Amino acid sequence: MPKRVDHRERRALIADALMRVAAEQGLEAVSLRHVAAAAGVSAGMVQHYFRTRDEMMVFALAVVSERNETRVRRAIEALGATPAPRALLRAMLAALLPLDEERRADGRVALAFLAYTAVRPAVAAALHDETAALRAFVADRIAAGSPLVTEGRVDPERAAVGLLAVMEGLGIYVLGGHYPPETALAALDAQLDLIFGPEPPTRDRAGSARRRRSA
Amino acid sequence: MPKRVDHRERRALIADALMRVAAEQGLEAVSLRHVAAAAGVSAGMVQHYFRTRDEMMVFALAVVSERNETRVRRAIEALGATPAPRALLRAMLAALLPLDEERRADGRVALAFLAYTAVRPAVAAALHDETAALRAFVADRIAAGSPLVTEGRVDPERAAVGLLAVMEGLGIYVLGGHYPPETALAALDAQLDLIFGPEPPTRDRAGSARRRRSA
DNA sequence: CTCTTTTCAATGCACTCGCAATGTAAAGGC
DNA sequence: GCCTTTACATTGCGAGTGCATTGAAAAGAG
Repeated sequence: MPKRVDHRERRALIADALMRVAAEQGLEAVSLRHVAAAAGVSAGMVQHYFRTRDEMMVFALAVVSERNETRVRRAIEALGATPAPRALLRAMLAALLPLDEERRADGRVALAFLAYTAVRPAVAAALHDETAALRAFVADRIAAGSPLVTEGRVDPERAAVGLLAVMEGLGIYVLGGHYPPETALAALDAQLDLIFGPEPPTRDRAGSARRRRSA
Repeated sequence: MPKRVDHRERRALIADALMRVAAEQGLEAVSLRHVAAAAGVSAGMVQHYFRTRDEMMVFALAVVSERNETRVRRAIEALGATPAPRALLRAMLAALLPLDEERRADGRVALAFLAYTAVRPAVAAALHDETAALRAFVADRIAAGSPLVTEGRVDPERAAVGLLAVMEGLGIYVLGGHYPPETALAALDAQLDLIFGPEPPTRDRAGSARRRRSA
């Protein structure tokens, strides 16, 4: 059955194996043979769908950000139509945090890629637009939803930069095992409190009302 | 002149070369031979002072955190005796941000190590205490210096977690070339504004008064 | 049928890796 | 004087790497 195969499917299969290897043993362990073994295929097949290792890496990087995009979209859709800006941001950022094992694995890969691209600036350029768009979106939601903005006490652009940095930093700490997921979520809520002002007393989530120790 | 050599000095020399290699080509390019070449010595000598590659890595990691410690100490000392909590935190966190080329190089190495330890949990344990101590210190300074804490609008523990996460995240973004140093500093100041309340009008730095575009 | 294209598998090559083993030369200890 | 210890340098081995090459088998196209 050689002729008729779905390239995207094969590449996805291989990328999946790559992610497993990278998550378990680090990016430096990602070799043609290891990935092939993890995928249960021959090394020749991997080479057939990715002519070079770098090509495989770039594809895997795209898979990671695509997965995150999907997570964010689903989290937002789960909120229904026209969610409040704060709730929307919370759902979005929480979706990007490595709070379960699946996202932890992806996060490890993303972290490895971060270090990888820090040395290959050409590959990193694609991420710039992504971050810029994300920041603009966050800034817009902050401007639309925070009363502190109209009071002039919060600058949406800087708050957006800070909020995304908090998310990124919390992700790092959780991945490193410094904080448990609850602490990261609590810190995220605290940050939203700072930006949006104290939560009006709603009866939905625990929010930031109850205090827990954080280490 | 074989007998009398300073081991610490030699190891520092080698670690220095390791840092250069890691900063320029990534941690995966750190091999006995590369490091030896960068240090201008033979591979045998490297092997003499570090019996295994992992031993060399661990030492280099210690060098990185020691450098950061030195930077923080100097930045704080430059503030004179009994600095205000907010100024102290600003100086400390700014010292940890990759704002010049030297710190950028160190930051790249630290980032690579982050990904490295994410796969070797045993090595990461040492970093936990460091982070915990740092967080406790930051929380203490926030509790001592922020009027919002006594008003109950800021929880020092969570604010400390958030503040450190902001620093970490900003560092990542700056390293990735997403933000220029000024934007990172502005975001850091904005975060301090959120935690400590609006700055009383002092005539020292630009602080957060002037607005600039951020991307 | 033949011919071509696609899909995979296997092999080999040149290279790098960590690390052990070995050798050599210099500085004390005696 | 010798002898041990330290401080390197050199070499080599087995393993692993990316990648090019080769080949084979299957499915249309004509």
